Amino acid sequence: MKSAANKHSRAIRLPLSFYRNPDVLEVSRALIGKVIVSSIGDQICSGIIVETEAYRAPEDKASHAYDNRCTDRTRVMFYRGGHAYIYLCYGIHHLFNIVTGPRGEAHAVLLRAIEPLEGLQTMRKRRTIEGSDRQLTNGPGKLSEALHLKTKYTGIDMLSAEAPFWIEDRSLAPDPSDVQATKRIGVEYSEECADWPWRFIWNGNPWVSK
DNA sequence: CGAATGATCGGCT
DNA sequence: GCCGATCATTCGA
Repeated sequence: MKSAANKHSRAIRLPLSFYRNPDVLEVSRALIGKVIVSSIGDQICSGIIVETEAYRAPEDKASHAYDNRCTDRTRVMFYRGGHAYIYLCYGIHHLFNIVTGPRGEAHAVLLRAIEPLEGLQTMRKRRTIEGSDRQLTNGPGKLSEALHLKTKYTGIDMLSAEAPFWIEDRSLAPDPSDVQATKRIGVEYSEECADWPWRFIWNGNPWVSK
C-alpha cells in the first residue's frame, strides 16, 4: 500500500462530474480507493474507502427513498450529487452516505468501511475501544464515529470550500480485479432487492466489515 | 399522539 | 449465533 504521506501522491478533491454521474453503481465502485477527509474540532482525520454500498431510488426497496418517497429526512437524497446524507440508525449510529447523480434522482452511496490514514490518535479517542485499530473503522457506524460524521451535518455540500469533510483522489485506486461486488448487508427485508450485488469491497483489505 | 421500526454494534452464550 | 441498547423518523388513528 502506498503511503498517503508520499510526497509524489496527489491529493485532489473529487469534482462535481464524479458525484453527478447518473450511474450510482459506477460511482460506488469508483469510490473504492478514494480518501475521505474530515476536519472537525480542529482535528484532521482521513481514511481510504474500502467498502461501499449503492442505494438507488425509486426501484430499490432497501433505499429510504424507495418509490421516490420524499420526507424531511430523505429530501437531501434528491439533491444533486456531492451532498452528504447522514441519518441515525437504531437510535445510536450515524450512517454516512454520499448523494450521487443529478438533482431529482435519489441515489446514494453508503460508506461502510475505511482504512485509517491520518488522525489515528483522534479516532482512537473518539471510538474509546481497546485492542486492534482494525476495530476503529471497519463498519458504517464505526467510521462515522471515528470521523465525527453526525446527523447534524446532513445536507452539507462537499463541493463547498467550507465543508467540514470531503473526498479526495490520492491516486490509490486498487487494481480493478481487486474490487468485488457482493450482496448488501442488513437489507433482508427488501425482498428481491436484498440479493442485488450492490456492495463493493477492496478484496482482502483488513478493514472490510465482517 | 402512540406504536413500530431500523442501511448497527458489542457483549454474551 | 443471539440479543438488547436507544431514538429519530414514519405512519396511522
